[in-house]
Amino acid sequence: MQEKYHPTEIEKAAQNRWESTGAHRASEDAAKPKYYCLSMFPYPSGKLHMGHVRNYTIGDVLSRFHRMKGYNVLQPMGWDAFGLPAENAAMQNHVPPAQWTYDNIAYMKKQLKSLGFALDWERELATCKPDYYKWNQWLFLRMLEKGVAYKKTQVVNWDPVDQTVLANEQVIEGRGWRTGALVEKREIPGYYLAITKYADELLSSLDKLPGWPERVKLMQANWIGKSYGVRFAFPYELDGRKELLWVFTTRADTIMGVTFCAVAAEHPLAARAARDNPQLAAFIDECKHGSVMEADLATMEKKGMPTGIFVEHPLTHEKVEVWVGNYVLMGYGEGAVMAVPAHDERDFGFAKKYGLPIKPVIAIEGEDYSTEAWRESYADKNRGFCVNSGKYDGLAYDAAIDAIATDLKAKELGDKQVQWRLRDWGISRQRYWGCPIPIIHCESCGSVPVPDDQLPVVLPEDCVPDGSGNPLNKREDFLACTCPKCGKPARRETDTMDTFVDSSWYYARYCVGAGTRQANDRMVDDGTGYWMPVDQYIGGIEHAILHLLYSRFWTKVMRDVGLVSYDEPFANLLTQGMVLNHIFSRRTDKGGIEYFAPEEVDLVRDEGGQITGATCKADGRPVDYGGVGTMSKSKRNGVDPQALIEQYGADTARFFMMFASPPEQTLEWSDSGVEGAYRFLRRIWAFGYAARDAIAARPAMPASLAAPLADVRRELHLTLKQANYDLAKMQFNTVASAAMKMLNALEKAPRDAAGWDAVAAEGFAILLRLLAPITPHVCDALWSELGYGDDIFAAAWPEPLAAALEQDEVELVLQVNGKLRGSLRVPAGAPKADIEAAALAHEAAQKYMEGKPAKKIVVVPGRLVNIVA
RNA sequence: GCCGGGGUGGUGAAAUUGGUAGACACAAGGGACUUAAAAUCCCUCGGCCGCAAGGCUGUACGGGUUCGAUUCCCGUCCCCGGCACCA
Repeated sequence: MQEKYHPTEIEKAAQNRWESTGAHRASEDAAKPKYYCLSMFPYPSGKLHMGHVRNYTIGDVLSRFHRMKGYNVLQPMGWDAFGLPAENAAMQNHVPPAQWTYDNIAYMKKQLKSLGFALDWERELATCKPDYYKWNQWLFLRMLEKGVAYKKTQVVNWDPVDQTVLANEQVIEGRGWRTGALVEKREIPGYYLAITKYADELLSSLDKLPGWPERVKLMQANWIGKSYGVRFAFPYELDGRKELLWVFTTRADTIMGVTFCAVAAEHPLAARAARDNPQLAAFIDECKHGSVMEADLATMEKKGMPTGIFVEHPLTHEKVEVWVGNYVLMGYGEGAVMAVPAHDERDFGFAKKYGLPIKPVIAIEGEDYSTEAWRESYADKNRGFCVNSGKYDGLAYDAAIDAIATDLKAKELGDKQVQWRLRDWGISRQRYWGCPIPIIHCESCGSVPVPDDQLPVVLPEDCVPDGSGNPLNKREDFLACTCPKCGKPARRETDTMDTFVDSSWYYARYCVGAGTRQANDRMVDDGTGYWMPVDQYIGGIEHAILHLLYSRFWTKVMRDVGLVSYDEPFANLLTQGMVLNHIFSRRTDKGGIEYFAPEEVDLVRDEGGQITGATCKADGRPVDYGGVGTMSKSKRNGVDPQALIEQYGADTARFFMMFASPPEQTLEWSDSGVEGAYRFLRRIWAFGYAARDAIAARPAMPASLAAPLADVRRELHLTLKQANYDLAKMQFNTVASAAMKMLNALEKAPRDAAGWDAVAAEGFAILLRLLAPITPHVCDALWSELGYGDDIFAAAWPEPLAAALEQDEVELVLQVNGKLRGSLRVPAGAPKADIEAAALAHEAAQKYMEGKPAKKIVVVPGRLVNIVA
């Protein structure tokens, strides 16, 4: 055994052995309970970042822990390989996205291996390979057949200078990131997946996911956004025709307070009104500027213009003017809203700005609504009742809506309706590096699906995008084809699929067929497959809505197509917090934005040590400090874990990651603390080395131990008990600190006391097994060096012994009026009356009671006594 | 703006979900060992008062419930994530 801890050597040796014995290859075994542990697969951006290290360490700790607990564990890995960054890199370096991606995969795979993760590499997949994305295309065709996939127009960000569609990420404050040009909205055709058909089930089956965090389920429920309301119409006459202006509202009880209507700029009524109103036409044009992002739309200044068209209130028959409002969205509901300024903040602001009438129609019992108090009354729909509303006066929310909906229905001008916030999933992307949509455009037959036997539609891998649209449009060899229907020359669709499609089903692809390699004659296995669903899914909280919702949707579609028999893909979910770091940026001359890595700047701090700004090391000019934010390639604030691994080894990196913060919390990166983790691992090695002879002798535990040693042993087992509790909660930071406490206890145990060798041997065996999932290499090496066994991961998980935990006396905290005043020792299991008597007799109790009698005595067994005087 | 989460020493955090606030570490300061450095070991470490024993105060801020609140309730401020074309 080596005297010093040499992480590089022992890690290399352990990894080589695991690889040569196939230690992490998983195969079906009916004798053991299965544990499919899956971490979200990475986008191959170049090198691993700290978020990956955190994510995969959590997954590996869980995998190794379950393996020691006797489970048959599968932990696979793959690559979410299509995406925008590859195209950006191509523009910068003139390298095809495919080559860039494959190079990155090779490098990152090496990094993952050097971290010692127990991954089954034989099942590796990459979504940019035709044998994977073929099945995207195949299921898309099934969806077309079922009417789940369909075509309609979509609104996109358009850069008028580059003449290209921009991703939301490429729009910075309403301008194109490369050109600085004001972004415009543009309508183009695209394919949609009807996720709204599954809205009800996606919402209700959240209740069947007890292993998901409440916050994620709540976010999904709010995103799906089921609301009950009333859809109704305002009749009007225009160009001699009778028409209806449909709107939807969740607050039909305020219908008598309507003082105007507002329609989206894209609404047909707006277009009609603009025909002979150049001012309005100009305003509608102005509304086309800006991005399509929800956050931008919600925070922009509310503007409007009257159309001069009046509609008739369906109940009062009053004339109501129609306005065009930039805050009304064509994609939501009807693209038109009723406006009740008295009881809606947005309508209120709009009415104030343009001098429109405000008519309060809801009041709260006992409150004066002659002032603007009625605005408050709106907030709590359960307290208000109708006023100023004719026959509806006095009705509360539910009764008012019932009565109003009934009256509207009688006039055939509306009814109650369930409304979803969820919108259908637009999957068309005008980008090259993605899965081709399997459609052929024929002049006579229109859009024709590619027949199954012509799949996959293979993406050429040698294109280099230049920023001016999709390079596939210049690839005649890709474009030219024949129509499957009529056989005439035709053109291929060049749009590719949203990369969320790729990641919506990869979890099921790792385990198609028996054995370790994927079968290629089918997309996924049916419900008789061994591994699905995933037992534990781990990934960033940033995926709480989109990726997880799309995956749930995709699973349900696969079920309805008859591919699988399970309803939900992920039984348990752990959402890890993000790893954050400082962000530095600077405006470019063109109005774009340029980011700087933390190592490229010098920090400027105030007296309190707070960061106020920074300067660029290269040119000495100031850069803007943008606070902390998620580590991302685009913001250039990632930290490369490679240096960490090379200097200290994988175990130190893993231990530090687990120790620094609980998995679900955000982690603000700092370089300090890593040294401490390394020091701890050195101390473990040193203890093992010093105790090697005692442990190798396999000493038997004496029948009884003297006090100091019995205390050490009790502390070890107590700490183990707590650590096992924390592990079940997946709170790994306190498991790591438990390991540190154990080492502290072992180090301070008196070596000359009888039985020390037995306590040391037992305690160290507990410590090594507890720590093995977190720092597998060093624990594996010590376990075999000290003769505990050949393979620590084949050893049983440690459990605390009742005999070691036994205690005669317990210490209770003594409080007087809730303030800590002392402590008392009582026999374990002492009756309450004895504890009360002992507390009252205590010197400190006498002093702070100041002669007053005890009004009440609270005894919390095993914890405290509180005397209320 | 809307939805979700968070705010505890100089720093990361802990507190068995209403019961000793700051475990375990990092950083800092002091000391031991050493020719020296590294490594290692020991001590101090929320704030205020005090030589000390000890006392008061303290979990973003303001209220409330309770014998007892970091934990529960109401309000305010700040930070992080998501907002449908980043993944």
